[in-house]
Amino acid sequence: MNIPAPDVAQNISTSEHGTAPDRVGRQAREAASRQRPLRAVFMGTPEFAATILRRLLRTEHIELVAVYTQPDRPSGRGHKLCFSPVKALAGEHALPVLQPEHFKRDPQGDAAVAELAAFAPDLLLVAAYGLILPQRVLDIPARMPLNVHASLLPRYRGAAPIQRAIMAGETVTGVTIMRMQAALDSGPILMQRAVGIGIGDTARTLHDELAREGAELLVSALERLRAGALGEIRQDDSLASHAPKLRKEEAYLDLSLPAASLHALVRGLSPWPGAALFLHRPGAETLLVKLEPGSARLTEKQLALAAGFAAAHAYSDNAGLEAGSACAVRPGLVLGCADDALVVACGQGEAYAFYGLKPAGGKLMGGQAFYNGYLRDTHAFWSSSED
RNA sequence: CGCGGGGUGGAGCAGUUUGGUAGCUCGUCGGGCUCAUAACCCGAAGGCCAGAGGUUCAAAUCCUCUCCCCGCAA
Repeated sequence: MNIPAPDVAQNISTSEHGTAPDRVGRQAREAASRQRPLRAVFMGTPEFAATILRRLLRTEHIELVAVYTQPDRPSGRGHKLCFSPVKALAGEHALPVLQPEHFKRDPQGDAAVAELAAFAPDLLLVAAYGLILPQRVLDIPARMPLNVHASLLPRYRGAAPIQRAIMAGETVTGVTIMRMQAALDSGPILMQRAVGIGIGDTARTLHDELAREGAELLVSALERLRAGALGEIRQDDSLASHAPKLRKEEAYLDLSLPAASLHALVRGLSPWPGAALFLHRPGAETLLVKLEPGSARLTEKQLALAAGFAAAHAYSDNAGLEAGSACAVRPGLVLGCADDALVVACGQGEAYAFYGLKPAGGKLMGGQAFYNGYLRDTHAFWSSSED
């Protein structure tokens, strides 16, 4: 969902009209760099970083001399030792892989720093590495350390920019290439590109798209760097916002919110940690259920349908009240089921349609299937707490 | 040997504690009814209860092992 947006970098050009001696000197440097590829060290860990590394592997004039990624850690069911997507990719291409624990000031960190310096890189290309890089590491590359960040900086600095943007109901976000500084995501912006957020986008789909866009934008930035045409603009710290890592507690939905807010949360929390609710049933155990959003096309349809449901319910439940009074349906009540979605009352007299429900220990299922199995005759209601 | 949940007709579940003719909500098929609803009413088909072994007069249910799915944790 790429939308036309101003390419900030075009407004950040260096002075294109330097004096004659400058121009001669620059041309000489450019000629030299055209013959010699830039030596780059890549640092990244998850799939987002792997997508960018994949793109760099087929980029001319960039010589990847080493790949840094987080150490292998026991994870997954059974706690088997797993390695990162970046390591897997680097391995396929026979690149040297280094996995230092950290770069702190101790014997171990000092060794890691020395090892990195030995690669004599021109560039450090960093994307979701998972380690804070101290200044002495950022000082190593001859040209500069570059970072790919999945937001329109200075907004959404931090670990979870993609999810936070969706959860906040944003309709536009983007990717930024910046020159790294020691403070978190605060370096000067080199290039930036906006990407629209669709009503059906989840953290996963947007993640994939931003990774692809980020990779392309990084390649553009590298081309400009080689051409000596890469300008930069300082971040306006007064516009900065933070996107901290998601906490598990944030997964529980507050059903007193209106449907649009709930939908933004469900999408931003998908696939991890997954929006969660408790289902209370008379005479049965309380059930923890995770929610997944439906497709974009269905979503628009369902939001309309849910609104209709709420209106109908308000009418029948409030028959004794005067017309036009606020809907008295308690948020969390199950209103019904339609088109494979489970319709539940939420805030402001609205209703929200659940498409994908995954009971604890069970598999993901549609609204109708869930209704058939778990709701039957009971007067059940949903809430964010276990009791 | 990290912890836990689950595998029951096409779908989703109950039943397992306290062994004793396999049930519910749907779907499917046939018939009926309705201006209409997540429609409704009547009838039918469809299951060696994941697999193997054991205990028992009798096992979906108790014991042992195997396979597959899912969550936590990272």
